[in-house]
Amino acid sequence: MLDLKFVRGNPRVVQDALSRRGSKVTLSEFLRLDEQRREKLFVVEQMKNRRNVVSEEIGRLKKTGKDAPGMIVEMRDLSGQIKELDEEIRKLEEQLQGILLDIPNIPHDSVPLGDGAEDNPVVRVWGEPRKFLFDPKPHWDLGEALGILDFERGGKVTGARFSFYMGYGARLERAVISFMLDLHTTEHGYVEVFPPFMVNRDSMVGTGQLPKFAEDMFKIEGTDYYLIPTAEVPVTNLYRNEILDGEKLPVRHCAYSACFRAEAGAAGRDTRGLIRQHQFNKVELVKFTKPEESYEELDKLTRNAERVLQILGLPYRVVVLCTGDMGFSAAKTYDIEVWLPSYQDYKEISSCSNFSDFQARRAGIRYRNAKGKAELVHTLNGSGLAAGRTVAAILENCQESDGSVTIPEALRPYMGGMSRIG
RNA sequence: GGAGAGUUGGCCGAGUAGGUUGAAGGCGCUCGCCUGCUAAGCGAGUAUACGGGCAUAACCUGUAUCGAGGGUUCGAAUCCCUCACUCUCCGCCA
Repeated sequence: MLDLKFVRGNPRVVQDALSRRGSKVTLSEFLRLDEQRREKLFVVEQMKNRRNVVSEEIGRLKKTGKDAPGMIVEMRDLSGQIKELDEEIRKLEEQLQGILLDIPNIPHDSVPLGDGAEDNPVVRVWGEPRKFLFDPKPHWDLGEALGILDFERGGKVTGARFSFYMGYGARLERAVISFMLDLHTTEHGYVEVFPPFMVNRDSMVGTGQLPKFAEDMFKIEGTDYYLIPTAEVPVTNLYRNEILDGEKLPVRHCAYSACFRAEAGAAGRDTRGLIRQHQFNKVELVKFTKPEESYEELDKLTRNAERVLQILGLPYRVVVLCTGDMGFSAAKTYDIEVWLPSYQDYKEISSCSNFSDFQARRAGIRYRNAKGKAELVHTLNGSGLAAGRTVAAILENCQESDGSVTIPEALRPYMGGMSRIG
């Protein structure tokens, strides 16, 4: 959410930013409602002031044994008017809030202009895609042949885009998660959190998933609870409506969670394998920083996520999302894309964003600055990494001509010392 | 699921026969004084949001906020209703 006063004072800047993003929101209606609200607010506050003054006077008179029937009648009438005006203002504020909640964040100045994914500049490339001397298999074929992935039964038991990991497959998924958590907690200074996998509506609004993207997630019928699409939601909302100690910033958390996404509008995309499931596992990195440090921290966070791929020896590249491809809440985003032989392309495995004060304003997350003033923090997060896609990348990039898979060195301790599957 | 207790400012904690209580007191914090150093002591200050004035500063001023929402009243932290959360006991349960 943007600052109301900023939008009011800089409508051109905001409108420009919106159009750069390809957003259709127009501000004229918003500005008109805002004007109306302030006019009514001014009137009603004057009325309330009079009520306060007169009521106090009535109290004083009663104390001295006098009565004031005229004043009481007048105030009864005034209170009725106040109630009506308050209601009108409440409705205006509801409308204003609705619009404000639907306005995306303003891209940072360093974000390149562009319309979509094809305009995202590559920032850096690490490693080199392996040249296979045989015909490499996609991970879904490999996984089924090795008996470690079962997509068919996932479909039977639940439905499309659900799957079972079996035997060493299940263990590999668990190994990847443990390895990543251990790396981030011991080498990168993140404090581990194990969050709830369901959150209430306020939390979803806090990080920007609601009200705009309700169709993207699963809601638990008969409750106010939603399945989380990422651990970003519970972990960022950990400190909702709190004031953090400025000395403790940046606060860094990492969290494993299952993630649930409806994938509305993704019909026909990535239909095979682990790439796009309704439920997947992810280790998330979340940071709360001072405003002046957030872009530096975004850089570090991105490199923390990259480190996972470097240690696993998986080739990847980093792109910066252009204005037209960024998510709703982000001010700047780097995507890390891992090489997938089956796609003959790089595929997103992590998305690292700085949300500036956009989520912090929605969620009321502040810190006390050096002057003792409460100020909004900046929030950041990134996958560190998506476990399912990491397993897919390992299977495909580390496969051998006989259909077996060599386990990356760093994961072997988590696999009981095994060096290959199959 | 049943019964009871609670929810006040950064923290702790007063405040119910409704009326200068945005809210005593303490702690913490900031600034100053004092002081070989530290501690202690002394003095002052210390919420947020939204309006208006004003340069979108400082500052002045108004309104709102004592878990949330609604009601009663000229007036509610104080009375009534609904909801949420926390704690205790019972039941159930991994």
